Amino acid sequence: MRQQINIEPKGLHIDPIAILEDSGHRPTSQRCTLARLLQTRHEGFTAEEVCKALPEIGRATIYRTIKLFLSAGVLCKLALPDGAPKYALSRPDHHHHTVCVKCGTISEFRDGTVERVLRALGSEIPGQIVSHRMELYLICQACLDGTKN
Amino acid sequence: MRQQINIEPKGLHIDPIAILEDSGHRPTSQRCTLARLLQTRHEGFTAEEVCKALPEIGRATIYRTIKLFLSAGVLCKLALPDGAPKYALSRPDHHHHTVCVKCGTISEFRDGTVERVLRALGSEIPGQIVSHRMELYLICQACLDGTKN
DNA sequence: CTCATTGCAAATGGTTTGCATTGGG
DNA sequence: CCCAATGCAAACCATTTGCAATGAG
Repeated sequence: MRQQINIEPKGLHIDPIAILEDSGHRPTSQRCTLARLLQTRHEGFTAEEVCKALPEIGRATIYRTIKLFLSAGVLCKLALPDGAPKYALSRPDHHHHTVCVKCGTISEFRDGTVERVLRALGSEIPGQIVSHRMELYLICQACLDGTKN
Repeated sequence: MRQQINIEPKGLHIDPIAILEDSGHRPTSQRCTLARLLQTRHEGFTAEEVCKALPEIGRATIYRTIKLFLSAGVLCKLALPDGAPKYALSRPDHHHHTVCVKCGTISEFRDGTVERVLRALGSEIPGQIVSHRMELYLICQACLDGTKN
């Protein structure tokens, strides 16, 4: 558990709107509303969940804004075991995600060992590695403890 | 916490139809045709590609058969960087995949170090790890060499 | 005034489903 | 015969797009 990030370190905090403005986009009310929601949702969310949570914003806008945040690096896109897309706030440092297959909660971890291994693999595998995807699926402690539902 | 590692005493070759019959399904001509195709396609394929390659078989049957093979463990499902699903023949030993982002070719690799790291992570992360997903995206040697298109 | 942004509704693309038909055991 | 398996087309569902309306600078 030592490397698991459960609290939000102030220094790592991301301001989605500031980043948006930096890349030449307007901080519209819809985008701000969405950004505010993102920051409360450490457990991640699907596009559909956002649509339900913010019915006053059009579907198209929500999808467009998620894309915008993705390309700005504010969000990262990850995949459930069945491949369904889910989104979570990005941290500035590189990390990977764990997804609870029972309650869906997303956490993140970073481990230098993983990074080292990935780098080492780069020299063993022909071709030029451009990126990777890695997600751990687990049953989280809360679900194991039965402290949820 | 436990990684699922198949230790298969037999060779590396899988017989999709035999496995199918073992699980109580019929070796129909469509399924055999599909299975034959799979075994020539080490670079993986999308459902749509199979439909094009086998126009004489109905879409529904192809999708149903892929699902069948997935649940029988004959195929594994992996994801392109954008999350689009792609399928590849399963090997009995545990492995991971590389996907060329240029030509789409899928290869596999197996690295004890990766497995060790994953196991080690299991003890550091709260909760019970049930599975994981890991794909390396790269530009394959052939594409780097310009020997393709 | 202009142009980025939005909302709606229609279009899309991949996958699934209902149902009548087929065919192997 | 029987029932699993198939094919077709319609349904489905998440996501995208066309376009006219809006609104911030």
